[in-house]
Amino acid sequence: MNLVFKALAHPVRRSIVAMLRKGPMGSGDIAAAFDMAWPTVTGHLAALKDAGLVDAEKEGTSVRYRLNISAAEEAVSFLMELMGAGAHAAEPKAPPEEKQS
Amino acid sequence: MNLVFKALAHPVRRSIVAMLRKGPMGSGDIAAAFDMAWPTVTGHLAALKDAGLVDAEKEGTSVRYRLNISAAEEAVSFLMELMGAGAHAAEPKAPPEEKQS
DNA sequence: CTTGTAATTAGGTGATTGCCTAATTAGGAT
DNA sequence: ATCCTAATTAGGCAATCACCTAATTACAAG
Repeated sequence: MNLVFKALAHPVRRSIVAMLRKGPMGSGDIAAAFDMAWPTVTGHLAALKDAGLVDAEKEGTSVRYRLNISAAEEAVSFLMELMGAGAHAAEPKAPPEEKQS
Repeated sequence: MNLVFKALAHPVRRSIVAMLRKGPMGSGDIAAAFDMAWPTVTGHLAALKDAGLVDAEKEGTSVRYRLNISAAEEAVSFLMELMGAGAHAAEPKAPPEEKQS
């Protein structure tokens, strides 16, 4: 979960994730969408892959990245429980689990 | 949203937020819950306040911190839209679920 | 084998983070 | 005023981050 939040704490990486929402993309196409050097984008993709938010698949000479939402589930649960805490002032629910992603 | 994800990208800050889920707490009680110097915790609280996730309210000589979930709503929306993109992503084991009640 | 293209790794730099101790501010009590 | 406690700010240090350019790997085609 740590790596997931960390990965999403950067606008470029959130943007990449949003792009992949519409379907898988090659590394080059992703890099071309940003006004920064390709290796920088590669770094962002590596961060997303580390977090488990994307999977990379080699396809000939290019690499196809696709979204993997399952890594985000823990993060969603965390936030949903937060929201639940707003509805009721004090609710003894499941204890907060601290797991590393 | 940036600051929210950034703030939640640290286990101590997530833990603080989880603690505040049960109700407001004083700075000292929060600091006492961690095995680190008080000023370090103050820094984490400042990060959470910057993100809008907590509000601080002076109460005599102490300071009471309280959860503010509204700052997390954008982050939740972002993640929920991600989950909605499951149809285009790698096929997870579970079928794509819509927003649950 | 040579060349071209796709993508990553290597390496460097300035900014930021996370932690600490020491100093400071703010109130309440003596 | 003086002192004590609560909390923050100041300042320093090692580690990480985000970005760049240059070098390298991987693969496909001529």
